[in-house]
Amino acid sequence: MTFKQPTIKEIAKRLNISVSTVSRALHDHSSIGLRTKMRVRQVANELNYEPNQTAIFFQQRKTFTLGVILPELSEAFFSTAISAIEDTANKHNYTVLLGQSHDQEEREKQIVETMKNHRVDGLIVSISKNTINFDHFEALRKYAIPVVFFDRIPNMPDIHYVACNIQSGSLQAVSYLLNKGHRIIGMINGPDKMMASMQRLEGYLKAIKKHRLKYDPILIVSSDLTKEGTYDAMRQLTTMRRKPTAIVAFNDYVALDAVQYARGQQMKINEDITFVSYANLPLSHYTAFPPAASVEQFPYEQGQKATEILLDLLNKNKDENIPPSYNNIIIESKLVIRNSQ
Amino acid sequence: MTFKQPTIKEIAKRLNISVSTVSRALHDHSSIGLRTKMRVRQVANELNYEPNQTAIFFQQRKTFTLGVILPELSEAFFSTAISAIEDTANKHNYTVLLGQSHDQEEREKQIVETMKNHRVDGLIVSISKNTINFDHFEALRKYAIPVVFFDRIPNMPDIHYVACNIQSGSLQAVSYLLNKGHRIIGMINGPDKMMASMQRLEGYLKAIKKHRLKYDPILIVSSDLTKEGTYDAMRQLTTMRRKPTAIVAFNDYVALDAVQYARGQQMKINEDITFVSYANLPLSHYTAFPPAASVEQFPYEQGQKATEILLDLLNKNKDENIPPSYNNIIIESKLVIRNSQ
DNA sequence: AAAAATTACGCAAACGTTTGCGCTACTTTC
DNA sequence: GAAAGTAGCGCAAACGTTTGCGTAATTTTT
Repeated sequence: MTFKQPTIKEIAKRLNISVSTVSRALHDHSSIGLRTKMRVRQVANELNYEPNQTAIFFQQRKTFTLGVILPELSEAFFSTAISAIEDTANKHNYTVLLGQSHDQEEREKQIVETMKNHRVDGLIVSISKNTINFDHFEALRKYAIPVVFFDRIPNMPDIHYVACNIQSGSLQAVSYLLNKGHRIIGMINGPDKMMASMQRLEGYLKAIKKHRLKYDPILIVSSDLTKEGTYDAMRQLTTMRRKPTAIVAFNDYVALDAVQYARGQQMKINEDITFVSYANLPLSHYTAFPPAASVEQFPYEQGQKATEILLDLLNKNKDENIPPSYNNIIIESKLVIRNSQ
Repeated sequence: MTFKQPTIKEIAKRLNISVSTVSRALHDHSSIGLRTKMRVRQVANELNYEPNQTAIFFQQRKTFTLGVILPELSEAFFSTAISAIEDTANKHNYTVLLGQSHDQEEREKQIVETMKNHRVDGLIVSISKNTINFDHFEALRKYAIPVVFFDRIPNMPDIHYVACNIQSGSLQAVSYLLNKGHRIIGMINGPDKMMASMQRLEGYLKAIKKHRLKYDPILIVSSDLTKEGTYDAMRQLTTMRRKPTAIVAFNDYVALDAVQYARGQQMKINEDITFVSYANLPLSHYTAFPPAASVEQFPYEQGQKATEILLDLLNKNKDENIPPSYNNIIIESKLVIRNSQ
């Protein structure tokens, strides 16, 4: 016996008034008398009336729903980001519709389509690694669906985004090593095309330049971020004539793999070789030889900021003929130094 | 200039046919001639027609949306569960509406309400630790919104759920230690009221019994799962007359804290004292002294299974007068032994 | 006391889609 | 060649809500 949800009609019938009156009464409209308002509320309570949101969404062409597209929900970075997004959306009475691209462009496209059809009010996305064509985002413009990107930003003009300035963190990281006396500093970077890789490298270069040292390109190797790729990279770095005494790893996972390799080669961590990296994973505290320092990228803050920007966009009066402005927020990354114990 | 999405009406007008014909044509209905079908599709493509899902949801009283309520998205266990849920839902053309309770009953209630108003087709939930009243779930019955619980199951009759049999894993864990020769085995359990704690203890007791040993209640201490709580627990365990040579920790996090304490006391891990625990966190491979073994609880599989059950429920013909049956799936946990290296 | 203003409500359209039923025109059957 | 069947399409209601406009009743103004 599936229970039929009470509607506004039902209330109207019971009170012998029109549905419009009921609707207005429930919205506390000024043109409805106090007496009828009270009676309507009374009956609404008795019947346990709940507005049918699907009807409202349909009628209002607004769903109070934010679409969120992330590459991988199980990754620590993104799971704390989605946590932030949900918190912020919820605080403003929005809900979150979720999709994960698994770093596949095709999947990402399909999810965008789904979200468009679901009539989400706006989108928050961190793009897939393998997305090279951004037409599916471009297409959203003419439907006036605002998009805010975060962390992984597409190379498109006129977009809103919040990102983390990794370059500055990278600079801090390398400077930290230089100040500790290291002069030959290797880097295990990610794939070349990744923006994340470039930023890391730029920070590295800045630090070298700042300390008036000579840049040796041979010290920069790249890993495909798998364990094997990292092992390869380590092999390259450790078989050079001028062996690095410190290594900047693409992220904590890479660093941990690199550490394992180094230990396999009987190297003493923090003596023969020192590591710094990016991400500042919570669990790495427990790890045998955590990187001496790690660049925090503030996923919670990024997610929160992105959501706030999107909500702002949604509350802005679009019909006003103000020229569009684009929010580009850069959160500064920060080198977190492990308390040496 | 916000672009107006083309509708079925628009197509009808252009072809001088009725909307119903267009609708049927797009659904490949048998009563529409091939010629008109082709023409309709043609125009639909030209206009880039996309059905307005909100209208369909409203009309069909079905949203193809699954509500998911989890305690904490940033926890590894739940983030891999939500990843599984999203994958499975997506595969069946459902989308996921997300909410996190932060282990607060009030928040959980509010989210249930929101999801009901959004007319989600069904709900997947892992209940908050602090939820003691389940009326908000009970209330969903009369709206015929099916709910599948997973991992954290409420104490309610007639529910669907998938859970992990931790007791058996616990039994395996303790048996493992007994077989290794340990005879005094401590346990750092969670708060007493938690079902998770009880199950762990039951497994412990079973193992003890199976090996015809005497149960010493003093060996079971509980932690509030904070670092301090775990340190306290360790203090108790290590200052007994009969010191345990092995300890079963509530989960990997607790184990790692416990290891830190032990090392602080100059104890040699795996010599003076051995740890086993629960969760089998991916990162603990990298950790200095990971627990010798850990009970895997298969969050991905649990999420997947829960989603499949829910989808089954949704596709079942409810009007048929078949008596309801309740799916209670128990996934066996499994002790994963770290390859000693 | 008539005119004007205000209060309190109802009518009906609109949002976009699906679907039961009915209708026409053509084809088949005996 | 009339009856029966079928193919192909249109009408209109329905889903639940909001909202512009109209209007009757009441109050205020002059």
